[in-house]
Amino acid sequence: MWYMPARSAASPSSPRDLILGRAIEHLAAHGLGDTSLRQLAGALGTSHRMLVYHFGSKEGFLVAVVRAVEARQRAALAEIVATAGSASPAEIMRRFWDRLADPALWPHERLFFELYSQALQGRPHALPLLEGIIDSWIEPAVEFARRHGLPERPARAQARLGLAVMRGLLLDLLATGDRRAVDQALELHVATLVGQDTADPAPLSPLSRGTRRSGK
Amino acid sequence: MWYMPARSAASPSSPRDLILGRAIEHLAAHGLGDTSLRQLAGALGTSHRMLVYHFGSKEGFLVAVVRAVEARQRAALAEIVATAGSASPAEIMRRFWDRLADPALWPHERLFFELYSQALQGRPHALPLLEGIIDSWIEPAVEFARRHGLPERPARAQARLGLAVMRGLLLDLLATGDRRAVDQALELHVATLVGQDTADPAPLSPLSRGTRRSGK
DNA sequence: CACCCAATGTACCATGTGGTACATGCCGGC
DNA sequence: GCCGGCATGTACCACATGGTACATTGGGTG
Repeated sequence: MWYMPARSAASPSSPRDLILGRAIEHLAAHGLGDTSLRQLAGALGTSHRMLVYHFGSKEGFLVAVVRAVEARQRAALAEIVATAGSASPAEIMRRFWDRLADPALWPHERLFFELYSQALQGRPHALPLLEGIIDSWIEPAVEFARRHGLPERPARAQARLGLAVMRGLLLDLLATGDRRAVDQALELHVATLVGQDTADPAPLSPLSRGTRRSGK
Repeated sequence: MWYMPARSAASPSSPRDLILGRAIEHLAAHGLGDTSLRQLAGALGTSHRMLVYHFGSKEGFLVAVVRAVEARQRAALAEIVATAGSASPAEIMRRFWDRLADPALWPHERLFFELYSQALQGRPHALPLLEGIIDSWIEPAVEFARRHGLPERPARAQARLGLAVMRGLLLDLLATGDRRAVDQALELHVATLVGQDTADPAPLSPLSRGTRRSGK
C-alpha cells in the first residue's frame, strides 16, 4: 500500500517544501508546458515517485505550485506597500513598475500569466489561483489611495485601472521586450494619477527621480 | 507513403478550412488544455488521421489554429476602426470596449490569452502569434490618434497604454465577471483621454450615450 | 468508361504516461 | 539494539499518445 504524508503544519523545510521551491524556480524558467511528472521530477532532482508521494497526484502537485506562486505574489505586494512610506501614489506606482519590469522577474510573470490563463479556461488545478487574483491586489491599493484622500468609489476604480495597466503593460513587455516604449506608456498613466491626486502635499515636486531612462 | 495536401491558395471552404473553423469554435469553448489529437478530432467530427493529413502534425495543426485566431483578431480590429467614423477617441474606446466585454466573446478571449501565454513561454506552435500582437493593434490606433491631432510620440504612448488597459481590464473581467466595476475603471481611463484630446471638435458634448449602465 | 487523386477509414506501432505495489534505507525514541 | 515510520528506489501495469502504412472511397475530367 502507499501513504501520503498527513500534510500537517508542514515544517518549513521538509523535503516536500524543498521540492516545491525548486519546482517554482524550474517552472518559472521553463514554463509548465506539457511537461510530464517524470520530466519535472528529473529536472527537480527527484523521482516521479516522490512527487506522487508528497502531493498525491500530478494535479495535486500543480495545485501546490499554484498556491505557492500565489503566496509569493502576495508577499511581493505586501513588501511594496510596506516600503511605500509617504511617497505619492504616482511615485509608488513608478517604483512598483520598476520592480515588476525587472527582467529577472520575467520568468515568474510568464508563469503567472500561464497559470492565470489556464485558470480562466477552468483547469481545475489552476482555479485556486483566481481567488483574490484581483481583490488581493486592489484592497491594499484602495486603502492606500484613501489614505491619500480619494473617496471610496474613485479609489476602487483607480486601483482597478492601475492593476489593469500594470498587467496589460507587463503582457506587452513580455511580448516585445521594448522597455522604453512601455515605460512611456506607463508614464502617461502615472501623469494621470498626479492630476487626480489632489491630496498629495507636494504634487509638483520634481518627483521624476532622474528623467526616467532619459539617456539609455 | 503519406501525403500532405500542397496547401495551395486554399479554396475558401475546403475540408481543411471547415475543420479549422470548427476547431477555433471548439477551442474557444473548451480551451486547448492537454487535449490530444484524438479528443480534438472527435470533438470536431473527424478523425485524428485527418488532422495529421491536413496539417502534417499536431503542431502544424495548432500553428494553423493560432494563425486563424490571429487573423480574426485583426479583422475585428479593422472593422472597429472602419466603423469609427468621426467619433472622438474616447467614444471609440468606449464602443470598442463594449464590444470586447460582450460575454459572447469571452471564450475567444480566453483562448487568446491562453495562446498568448503559451507563446510567451516559447512554445513553438504559439510563437507566430506574438508577431505583431502589439504592433498590429497599435499602428492603426496611432494613425487614428494622429488624425485627431496628437503628435507622433504621445500618440504611440497613448495607443500602447490604451491597449494595455483593454487587455488588463479584460483579464480582470474574465476572472471576476464584475462588469460594472471594470466599466468604472475603464471610464476613469477614458476620462483621461478626453482631457488630452485637445483636437476633438466637440469634447464637451454629452458623449455619455446614456449614463453607462447607470440603472442595471 | 477509365483514370486520377484528394479525402477518408482501419489497423497498427513504439513510446511515454500517471499511478501503484513492494522493498529498502535511515532516522530518532524506547 | 531494535523498531516504527518517513522517505526513497525499483519494477511494473494498463492505457493513451502521435504518427505511419495501407486500403478504400468518390467525384470530376480526359
